[in-house]
Amino acid sequence: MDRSPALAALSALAHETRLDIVRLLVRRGRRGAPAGEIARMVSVSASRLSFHLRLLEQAGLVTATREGRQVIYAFDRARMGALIGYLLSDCCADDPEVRACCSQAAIRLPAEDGAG
Amino acid sequence: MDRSPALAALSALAHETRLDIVRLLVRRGRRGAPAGEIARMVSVSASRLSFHLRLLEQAGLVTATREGRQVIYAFDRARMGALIGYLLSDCCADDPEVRACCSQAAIRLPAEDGAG
DNA sequence: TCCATCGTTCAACTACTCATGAAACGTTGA
DNA sequence: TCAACGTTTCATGAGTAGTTGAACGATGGA
Repeated sequence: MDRSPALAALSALAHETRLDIVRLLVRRGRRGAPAGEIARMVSVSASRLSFHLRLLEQAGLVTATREGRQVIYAFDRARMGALIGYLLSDCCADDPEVRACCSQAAIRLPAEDGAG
Repeated sequence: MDRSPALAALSALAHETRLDIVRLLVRRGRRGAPAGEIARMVSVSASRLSFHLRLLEQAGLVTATREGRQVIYAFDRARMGALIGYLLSDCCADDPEVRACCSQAAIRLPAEDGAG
């Protein structure tokens, strides 16, 4: 990942509501969730949600697909992985101590995805 | 890492100048660098640098130590590792695809890295 | 004490982000 | 064509982040 998209992704994640959206969509897996349901789950107005989703989409962290009257949003795991990879390698120069602390905080590696 | 410090750290990183500062300090290792030198390296005024360093310090990403007339700033690797761990485990629910993409971007993701 | 150096803080300003509600848009089914 | 539904866009205003230059405080040497 380059510098500019990484900054956009970091900015997009640096907001409580958008972090909530990401957490929700991560748990929804590839099938994602429609905007209306996301709005109910994270308790924001439709227009607010649309604003935040657009930022996340511009940052490449979510994708949008229209299905009839609904717009389905899904989390882009590859993009998130690329961001973390950027932080680890490009930004932190593959520093082993960063990696060690990072894996201490996240040791488990679940075998199955569970998302359709 | 909790939610609130993670948001602070993400906000702190989501700025070009501050990302430059982090990259510089990562390469300086534990001995860090004095504010004046950082200002020269990233080409910002002293007051702006002070402002950005304060944000990074409040986010826990850098530490400050006075040495005579100079103030030495050093990057906190553990904090950065904790942030990435938060993103991977708490935010992305240890999603294996995120981890896979992350390690693709970062060449290697050692399961048990000696950390130095 | 005086002075130069180093870094921070302050005030003022600009620019951006965020939030709100109403209106507009696209899709669907009658 | 029309109404209902889900979502986005727009206008507006408040709050916050960022920049600049000058003033300020701390330190060390003469």
